[in-house]
Amino acid sequence: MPLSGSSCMLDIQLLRTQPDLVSERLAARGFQWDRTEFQALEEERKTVQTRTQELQAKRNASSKAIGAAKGRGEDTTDLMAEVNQIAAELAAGEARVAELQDQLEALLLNFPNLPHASVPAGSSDKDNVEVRRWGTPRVFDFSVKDHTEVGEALGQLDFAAAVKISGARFSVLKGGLARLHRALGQFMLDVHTTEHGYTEAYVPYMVNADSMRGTGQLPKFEEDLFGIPRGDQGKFYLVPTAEVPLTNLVRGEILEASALPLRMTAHTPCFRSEAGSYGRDVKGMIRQHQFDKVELVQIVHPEQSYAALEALTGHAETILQRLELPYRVMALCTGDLGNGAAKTYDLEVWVPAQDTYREISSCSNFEAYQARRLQARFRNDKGRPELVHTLNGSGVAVGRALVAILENYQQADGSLMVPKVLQPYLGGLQVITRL
RNA sequence: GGAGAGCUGGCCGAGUGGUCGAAGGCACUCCCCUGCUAAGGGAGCAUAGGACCAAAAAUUCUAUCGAGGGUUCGAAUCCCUCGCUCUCCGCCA
Repeated sequence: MPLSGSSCMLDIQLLRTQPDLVSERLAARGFQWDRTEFQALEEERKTVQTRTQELQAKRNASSKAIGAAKGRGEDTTDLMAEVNQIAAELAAGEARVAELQDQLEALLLNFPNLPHASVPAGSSDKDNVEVRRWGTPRVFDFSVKDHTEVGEALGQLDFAAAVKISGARFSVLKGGLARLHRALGQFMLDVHTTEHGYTEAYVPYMVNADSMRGTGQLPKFEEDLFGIPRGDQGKFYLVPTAEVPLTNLVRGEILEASALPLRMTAHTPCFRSEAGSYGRDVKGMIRQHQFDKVELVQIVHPEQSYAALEALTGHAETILQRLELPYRVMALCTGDLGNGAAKTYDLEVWVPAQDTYREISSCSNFEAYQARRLQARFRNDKGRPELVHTLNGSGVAVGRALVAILENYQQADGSLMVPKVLQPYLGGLQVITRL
């Protein structure tokens, strides 16, 4: 079997022809690759594959000759003997090629994407660069409560009940807050579909392993996912983000250039095991096993992807602006970039009780990283299939938006103001009071 | 859950061991003819990987007929496992 492009997240031609460039860009995000091993594998692959293909050609020709001879009623003993002579070497060669390709694949599958040239250099989130800031944090004339206190005081946010039903990192919303939570998702979808040109989609919340591989969650991040065994049929995975089902819509497709860009959005629950986050955000709704999110996905022409990233980030910002929530836009540095991202902007919303900004959206351009795994292509000017670029971003995380509202819209008497844009979704309700 | 039938190129569809990467048709592209809105003729038209090349094109080799494995000198065709689709029955939001 040939080494398909999908087995590698980077263009293998690039690794062959410009290893120095690849090393340099990977080093920028703190990733070292084993060039010696790669080159050794490549060298052997080349000789063995070439030889094996020669043998295959020979076998095919002989087999054809046997067929023709039999058709004429001639004796084929000599021809058969000829083929049998190369049989052993051929079988060994085919096995070795498969083995080498598996090894190459294993080596390459965990490569992160190459960061775009415009990504600031750095090693951790401390080196992220603030791009812009919107809104002014409200000045409170009373001592601010954090979102858990506000919600619990309203009698509409119940962590104890969630622990009883499920366990830690879940929450139960009731009454006005549950309705506000629902309103947030509706509002976001409405804005994106009517103003930003996204097509709303309803998608599965459980997906197969191929889909998780396609967008890059597998094989490297299995421990972050919830898997559901299904007998001998492998397993389902609960989606950690609607990015997975939405982006996988184009897996294996060759799109007409005129179909681009594709803009899709979906409101789904997201499930994350949060392995390795022990002790972080243990209290409250910031980090949950289950949360809602409205996701934005774009499938675009490669030349358009950076313009699309700016636009998509703007679409997410619109939500925070309409909700009148102060935020800032951060350009992630090379060291803080997600595995598949070439460039990412995080939106961080103001959280008064923590006196800081917290991530509420992450907007990324994956360039061809996901497209290569997905084999998602379009027909270019020359009529040739070419990989698309994929982008996605939260537009925005519903749970964290609720956190931000609980804190930014709290009042001294313990009630909660309803953001103006959401009031129509709550039948005109302006204030949520104790249940 | 039970019984049965299927899965072939963008689409339809032929093909039950050999010269089949795949007839024929539709769609599409180019050319010719025709001048009246439709028809005729010709050619082309899958994807991926390798070799060659500075690169591209061309050429050439290999792989791919739901997926994976097996039998065979040779598999779309035979065998096994799995997935999916359809029909009937049962169940059900």
